[in-house]
Amino acid sequence: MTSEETNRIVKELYQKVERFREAGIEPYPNRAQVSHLIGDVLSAYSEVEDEERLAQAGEFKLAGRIVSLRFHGRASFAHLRDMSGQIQLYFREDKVGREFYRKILKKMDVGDFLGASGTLFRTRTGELTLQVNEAKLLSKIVRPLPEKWHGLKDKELRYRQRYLDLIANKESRDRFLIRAKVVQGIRNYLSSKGFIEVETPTMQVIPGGAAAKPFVTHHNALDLELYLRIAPELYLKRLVVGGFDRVFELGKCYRNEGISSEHNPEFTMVEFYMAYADYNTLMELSEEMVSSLAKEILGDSKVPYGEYEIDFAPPWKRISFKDALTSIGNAPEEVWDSEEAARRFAEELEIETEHLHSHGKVLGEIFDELVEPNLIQPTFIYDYPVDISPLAKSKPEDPKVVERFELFVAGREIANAYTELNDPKEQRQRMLQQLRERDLGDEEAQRLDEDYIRALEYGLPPTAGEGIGVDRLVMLFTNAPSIRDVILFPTLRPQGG
RNA sequence: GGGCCGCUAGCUCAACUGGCAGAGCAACGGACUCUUAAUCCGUUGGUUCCAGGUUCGAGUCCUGGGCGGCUCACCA
Repeated sequence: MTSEETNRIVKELYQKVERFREAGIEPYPNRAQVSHLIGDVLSAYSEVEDEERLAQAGEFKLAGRIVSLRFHGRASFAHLRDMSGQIQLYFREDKVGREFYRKILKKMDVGDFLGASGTLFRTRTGELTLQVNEAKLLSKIVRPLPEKWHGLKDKELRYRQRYLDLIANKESRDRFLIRAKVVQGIRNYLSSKGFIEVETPTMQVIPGGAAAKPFVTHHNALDLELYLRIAPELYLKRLVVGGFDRVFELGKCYRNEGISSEHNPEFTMVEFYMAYADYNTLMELSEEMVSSLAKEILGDSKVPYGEYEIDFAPPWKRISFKDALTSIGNAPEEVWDSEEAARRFAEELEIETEHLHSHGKVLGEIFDELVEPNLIQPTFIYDYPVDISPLAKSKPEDPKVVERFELFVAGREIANAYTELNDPKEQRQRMLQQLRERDLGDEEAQRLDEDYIRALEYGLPPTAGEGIGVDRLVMLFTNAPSIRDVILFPTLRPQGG
């Protein structure tokens, strides 16, 4: 829908703009005067009943969008909304002047932006209201907003025109406000623990740090294929080599894979690396960070999610990958020791195993099928098979297993962490093994990154690192059924305009 | 990629078995000085997602396509 093919209502509103101009009223002035945020006024005076005190509080200059408008002859009510809240406005023709009342206010529409200055009082029903003395049109809407009572329900429109969703649907506004608090809370928490925030390339020559298909792009001047990062991991560990013992990066990653209610091609991850720590430290850190975020932001460690109530209060359940397979997945014990038994069992579950080129991968599939959906309350699954964890450090007592955990909540992976593999020789062998799997057709196998191995040769201290899917965490905090509900502009096919 | 469902006015939704495309809100004109889904009177508004087909007649049935949702597959 471009402005060329506008409908009748839009045309009428454009004409209204012209009539304002003809009357010498600028519908899009350059400046507004604001003395207070609406939310601040509400919190300061919502408890004050004394009319005299309200009147003596003085003049408030507020600005925002008109979200409702009720004319009653020579008096009118409206609600004005800014980011912090909304407040009722009361206009009287004898207060704001006949000129403004007749020529401007009466011609205004729900959705217009208005600057209003006046004093506080309470209406007969007790609502804190601004008695307007003076007002100014700040921006004229020329396209009607979604219906006031039912809001905007069409999911496609809500995603494509998120601004309308935000105007019309409070749940959506609240969700993204919570998202902002979660992001800020993560930054604050990690900073308070001595982590520094860094930025590493999102365009990489060798994409690494995860098993995923990358997006490809091209740099003209260098005539170079570049990949959008699938994870910042390998760069962050280079920084630990460089002496930044505690680093984190919070930002977008890109994976060229399917879209679903829990996958968006670009998504937000926070990764952090902590020298002289191991994966046990990070389990505690995760518990503390997420539970304190829930308490600070939502006021409770228990949060509703769909049909469940998730309790983030630590300690969280911990169970080894191997034990989870047998006790939660009811897989026979022999699958752990025998690749053949694992394949047989997987076939029974109708899992195709032909493309799975290692024992660990088969176990991973069995895990995804039988265990993951049952992990509702926060649960750490720890000690993963080495062949699906090419960047994690082996357990000294069992080289088939690495010191790695994943956090699951509501049947979904939220975080992935491990004690980092810092032996350069072993890392090279692991990457070479990944290359062989790539040759066998696994497009998501890791690539050999010689520069990364060289960095390890300069010495990576014992280090633990973790990545948390921020979008999925926000889904849990906001009871959102789809990742699209917590991403402002989710990836969609283009259509219409 | 498969299956199922959806797409009708700016928005939210109706329209029986194929028979004049409708309501509320919004918009436009008017009344109204404490309303809050304000109220009252009047008016206007349609490429029924697109392209074909069947039919005297298609929003409705058929074929193809588009976009979206859910789900399965894929995705450590």
